[in-house]
Amino acid sequence: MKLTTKGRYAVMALVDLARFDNVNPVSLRDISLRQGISLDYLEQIFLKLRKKEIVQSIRGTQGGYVLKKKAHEIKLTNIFEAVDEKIKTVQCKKESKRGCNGKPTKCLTHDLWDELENHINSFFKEKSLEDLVKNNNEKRI
Amino acid sequence: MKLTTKGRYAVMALVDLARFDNVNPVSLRDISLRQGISLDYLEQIFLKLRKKEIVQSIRGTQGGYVLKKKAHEIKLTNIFEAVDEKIKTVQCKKESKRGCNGKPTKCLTHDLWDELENHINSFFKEKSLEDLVKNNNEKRI
DNA sequence: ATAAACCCGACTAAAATAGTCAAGTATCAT
DNA sequence: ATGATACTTGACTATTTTAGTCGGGTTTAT
Ligand code: FES
Ligand code: FES
Repeated sequence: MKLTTKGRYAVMALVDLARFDNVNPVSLRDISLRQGISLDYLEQIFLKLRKKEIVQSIRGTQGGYVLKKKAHEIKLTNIFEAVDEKIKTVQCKKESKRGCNGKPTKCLTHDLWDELENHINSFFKEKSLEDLVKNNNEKRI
Repeated sequence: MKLTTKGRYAVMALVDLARFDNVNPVSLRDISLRQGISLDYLEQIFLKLRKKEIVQSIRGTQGGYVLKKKAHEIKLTNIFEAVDEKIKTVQCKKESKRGCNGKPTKCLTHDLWDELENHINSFFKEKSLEDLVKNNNEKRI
């Protein structure tokens, strides 16, 4: 069970962005350099973040990205959802009555995995970008 | 972020085993049929469970596996550890001062991922095999 | 003896990940 | 105006991981 770079980088990049946000748009080039993430890869990620209206783009020289919502309104859940970093503890569909790989009924441990999924998601639901930035600034005092 | 079949099947198989355990050894063939998991794959999984002393094998006809510990002593953590289903929220080593892919320092969000990892592991630490079996029996009354 | 069961290492197809690459378009500074 | 900067988009790909399979053992009850 591992977190992919897509989710990790998305959050990393947004924390970086959020710290400089209120001044000027932040270019991906800067984020790339500061955080050591490939520029091309960041572009992919920000495309998704923009489509989900988490960030807004400003084109041209001196352009970049700014947050489209307040930092406290952006939860980790929203970020992960935007970049398709999803928690999957099972293979079977949630709605379906059938079990994994088409079995007629759900397995012995199905409820456990649901519970696990909720447990993990609850972590993402309560953390906001603002929390992360604050937390970070405190440590640098 | 997804749970792999190795971890999922290990728990599933052990719950199955635990339910029949006190009578006779349970053969992988039976588990395979009941749970719809490939026999060859189960053998791989049980090899690891045996090496970590979670189950004990009984060879020969009428053989199979039995739990080596009490069901309440076997936590999900132990099972996952045995089959190498590990939670990895980061790529960088825990001990090292350096960050991901050899960067000289840990990233902005490093603490967050540590926290996440702990949050997930706490779930695994508190659930025992006994809990799962009981929970299951209750629902079938 | 033989069948049921565990034991073990090696192999592999398919999927997912973590990017790269190429060819744009918009906007600002000068 | 024009170049440089920065976003936009789609396609492509190497590597790694996953989810097994396969083959050939050994042990033991009957
Ligand atoms: S996890 Fe899919 S049926 Fe149990
Ligand atoms: S997660 Fe590895 S350095 Fe932050």
